[in-house]
Amino acid sequence: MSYVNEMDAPPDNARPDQTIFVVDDDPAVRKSLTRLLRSAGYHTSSFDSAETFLRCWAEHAMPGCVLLDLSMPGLDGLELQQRLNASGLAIPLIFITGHGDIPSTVSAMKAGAVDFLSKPIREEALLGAVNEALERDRRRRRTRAEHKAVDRSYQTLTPREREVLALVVGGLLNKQIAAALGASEKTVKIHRGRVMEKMKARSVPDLVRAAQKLGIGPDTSSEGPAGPSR
Amino acid sequence: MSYVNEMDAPPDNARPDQTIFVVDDDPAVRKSLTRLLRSAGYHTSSFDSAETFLRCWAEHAMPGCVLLDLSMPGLDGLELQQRLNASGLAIPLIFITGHGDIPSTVSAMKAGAVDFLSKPIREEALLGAVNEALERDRRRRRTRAEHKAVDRSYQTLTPREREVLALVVGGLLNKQIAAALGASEKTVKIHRGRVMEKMKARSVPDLVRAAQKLGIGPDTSSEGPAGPSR
DNA sequence: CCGTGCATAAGACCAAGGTCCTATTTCCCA
DNA sequence: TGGGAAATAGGACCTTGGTCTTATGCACGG
Repeated sequence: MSYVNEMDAPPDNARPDQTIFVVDDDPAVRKSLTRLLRSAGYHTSSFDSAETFLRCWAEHAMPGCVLLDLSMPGLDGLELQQRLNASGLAIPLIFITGHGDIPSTVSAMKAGAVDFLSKPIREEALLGAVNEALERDRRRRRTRAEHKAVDRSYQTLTPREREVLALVVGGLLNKQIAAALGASEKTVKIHRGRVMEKMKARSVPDLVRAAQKLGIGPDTSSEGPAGPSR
Repeated sequence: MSYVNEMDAPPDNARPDQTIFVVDDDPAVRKSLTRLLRSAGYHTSSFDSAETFLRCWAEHAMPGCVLLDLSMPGLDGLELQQRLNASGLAIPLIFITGHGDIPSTVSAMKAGAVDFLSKPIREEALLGAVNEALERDRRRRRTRAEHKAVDRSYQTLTPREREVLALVVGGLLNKQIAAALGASEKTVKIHRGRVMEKMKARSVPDLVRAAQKLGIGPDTSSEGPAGPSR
């Protein structure tokens, strides 16, 4: 409670496998940002242009976040952001600018930037933004990994099994599923068993949650206002 | 395809039950905004201060969105936003400013503002922002109504029924639930039946989705890496 | 032409879910 | 102190779910 870590606090933030990418055309700025971040315990990597960064980073999509100068010759900060968003790749961005304007700020924030800092930059504001950006990246990677795992399982399902999956998570009984698909209940049970196995679901609730990650909800066409029997 | 509504396009946007609240201390600004919005078919209501707006609106939390001057005597735009966010009430905000700065912009956008427009205001930018704000409000109200309905049902559950609910959506069998609660399977079945009835769930998947809206997921403590039995 | 994967399905069985009815105990409120 | 909600539970009974085994038809690819 009464002890305070003055500076060189090493732990907590600054996970070993995350990198702060500094993208700025001014070598002096890169140097001072890098020094500040390193002394706070972060691993950094700098680039003198958005193009260079994009080329190097896009191959591996390394974990971390980007400190990005708004205005640079060539690809500028906002354009880089657009490209990243369009390409499906994603990494949290923190904008830095000497003389930014409000429309740019709004555009950057709407497009998901973590923060937008004007020079001169307050050290604590920068470190706070970096912390949040790294946290966002961790969360995004975690949920994305979960989704991918589920999707890989889903890809192993046959077309029929996918139909059965959709109807099971829609809450239909085996006999109703059989009727809907024009098959016998026995067949449905077999498909259902394989769905559970392939989706690695140990229970129907498990399966429902997996399906939700794939965007498979209750069949919207069967959501009539009058409840279908019991 | 070849016809274009020139102006007075009445429909589509401008739903009858949504109001644009104009909050600005300058009567001339209120008047010109109101005129513009009315001619675009929106229903408007104006206030000369954030306090007045807050008092009038908070009672009914009427649907719509707010056009808000950033700097006003008394409660300013950002402070109003903080209060709204803190109070749980919520309505989409569009900031308008004559001479805003970047920190204010960032703060407003981080806190969820729809847009942040600088004067002179382009008509199409304003109408675009209003449209998005109204759309957000509709979505928010819809999902919130769903959550509330589920929560009302949940409130009618007895403590024991809530425990059973949590374990059912966790995927446990009745006998496992019985063991976990130190009760007999018969008892669990009765609670379970009442849970389904009270939660208006017609199937286990229904119940799982309802529980998710309440933040009840699979029991995190039973998520060991080694799969429990089968 | 044969193997493989997919969809189909019957018989046999057992486990699990769900519903009635009945009944007891506890605890709180009027 | 009587009534009612909550939790408990047994018996009886039926419906579903799930698995195993066996078997058929079809289509694609080597």
